[in-house]
Amino acid sequence: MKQASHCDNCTLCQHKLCARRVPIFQELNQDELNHVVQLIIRKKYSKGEMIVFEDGLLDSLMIINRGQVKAFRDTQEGKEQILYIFSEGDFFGEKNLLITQKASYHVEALEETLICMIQSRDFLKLLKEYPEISLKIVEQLSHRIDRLEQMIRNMGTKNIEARVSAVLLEFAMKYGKEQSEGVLIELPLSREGIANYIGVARETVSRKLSILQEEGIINMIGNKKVVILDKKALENEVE
Amino acid sequence: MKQASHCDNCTLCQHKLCARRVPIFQELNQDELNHVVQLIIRKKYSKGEMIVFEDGLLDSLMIINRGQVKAFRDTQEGKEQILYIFSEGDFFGEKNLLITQKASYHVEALEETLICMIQSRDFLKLLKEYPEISLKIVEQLSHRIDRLEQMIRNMGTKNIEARVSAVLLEFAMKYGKEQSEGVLIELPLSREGIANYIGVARETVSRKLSILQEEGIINMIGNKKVVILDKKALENEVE
DNA sequence: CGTTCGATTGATGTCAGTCAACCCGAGTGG
DNA sequence: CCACTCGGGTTGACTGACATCAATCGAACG
Repeated sequence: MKQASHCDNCTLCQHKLCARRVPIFQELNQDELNHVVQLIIRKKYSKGEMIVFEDGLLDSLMIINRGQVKAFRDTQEGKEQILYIFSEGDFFGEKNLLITQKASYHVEALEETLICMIQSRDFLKLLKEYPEISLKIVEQLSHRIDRLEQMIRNMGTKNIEARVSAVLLEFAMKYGKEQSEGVLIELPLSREGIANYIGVARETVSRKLSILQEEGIINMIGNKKVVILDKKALENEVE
Repeated sequence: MKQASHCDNCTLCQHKLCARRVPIFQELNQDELNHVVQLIIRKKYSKGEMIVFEDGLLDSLMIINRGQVKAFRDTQEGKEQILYIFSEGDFFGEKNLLITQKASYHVEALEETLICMIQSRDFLKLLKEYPEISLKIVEQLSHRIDRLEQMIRNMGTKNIEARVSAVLLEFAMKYGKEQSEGVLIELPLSREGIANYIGVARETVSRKLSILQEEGIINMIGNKKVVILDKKALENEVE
């Protein structure tokens, strides 16, 4: 009874935390939040588990409570094109709120992940009741569009070192911890994952990272960690 | 007095048309629409004229009434990365509704273009009054995200013929006219434009189009028109 | 200690970018 | 009316960078 044992520390208060953590519910007061919390269904996924299949049905708004996931599609060549890394507080499935349609990408847990789900029809009722949530969603979608546009600009450039640098900077922003020597990054993706994120071969990622290390711009610690020693240099690379 | 002469046929009824044409105002009734129309400022741009500068201020929602524009950013290599072709009924500047920030791309008129503008602060008031507009915006933004995700998937593939094919199919969907031999497309972009759209060299676009013509899949008529003879073949190319 | 999976490094081939020449049609001006 | 020019498009030759294939390494884990 893993589910049960988990639920020992998954009290109502935890649920609230989940809802509170999400930007789109920020403006709600405690009562309203309680209302939201009642609609939430929680589910746990283990590393490598598929959460959503492209072309599968998806009729809920999915909010990451803990852990992280990757959203990806298959390219022609049979590789994955990773579109998003979603972490705590991020959500997906918003496309299916208004129109019932198939999911437009696969979603897979990168580690043990807790998902809070709200059925689309419930969520729509929420929106009717609290219109300010809509504005929050517009805001979040705008940010996502920003990111996608940035990503396209990146993939448009032929300069592969720039793409690798951009990814490092993105991860630094999202996962970086300031340290004396520089910013320490716990990489959410393997080399292959990074490759699939920026659309190159995994060997190329290896090579580019090695070069950056030789140049003294980064320092790799094992496979999963990187320290950015010279952030300026990376930024110059990107622009 | 170009402005004045233009306004001869730019009556209130025209304004309404402009508003009515836009998906986000679809649900409004006549009275509500009249309210919206009062807020609209119109402006005309000639071919090649810049409408918005990246890093410039943009404090209005911009709706295309007539004509079409390209939205683009500069890549590292000094080329343009075209992000969108906006046509009648499309809008941009929605990112600046909630947060005042700089525009994130240049926008340039591809032909003589009429723009309807609504100041962000006015538009926000509208949203408060007619919350259903928010939902429409969420819907539109979702579509845009779909397109961007599609585009990224496309740019992730190394197969350039697939990219060219995808663009042709996209244009066919948007601008295509059914004919006996196939779908006739009036290209909105030059070869260089197409190249900047899919992130390749302009010569490469030329070459790929020539190949597609040799294979009997398309038929080029001058530089500005293409007939798709074998749509299936293009679709196979893409997937 | 061995196995396995991911990462690295090296060698080779391929394909798109680049440079350059040329073409073509639309203006333009004599 | 024709010659010239100019911008965009096409075509060819060459080059270089990345993909691919293959071998090896190395760390994690049983």
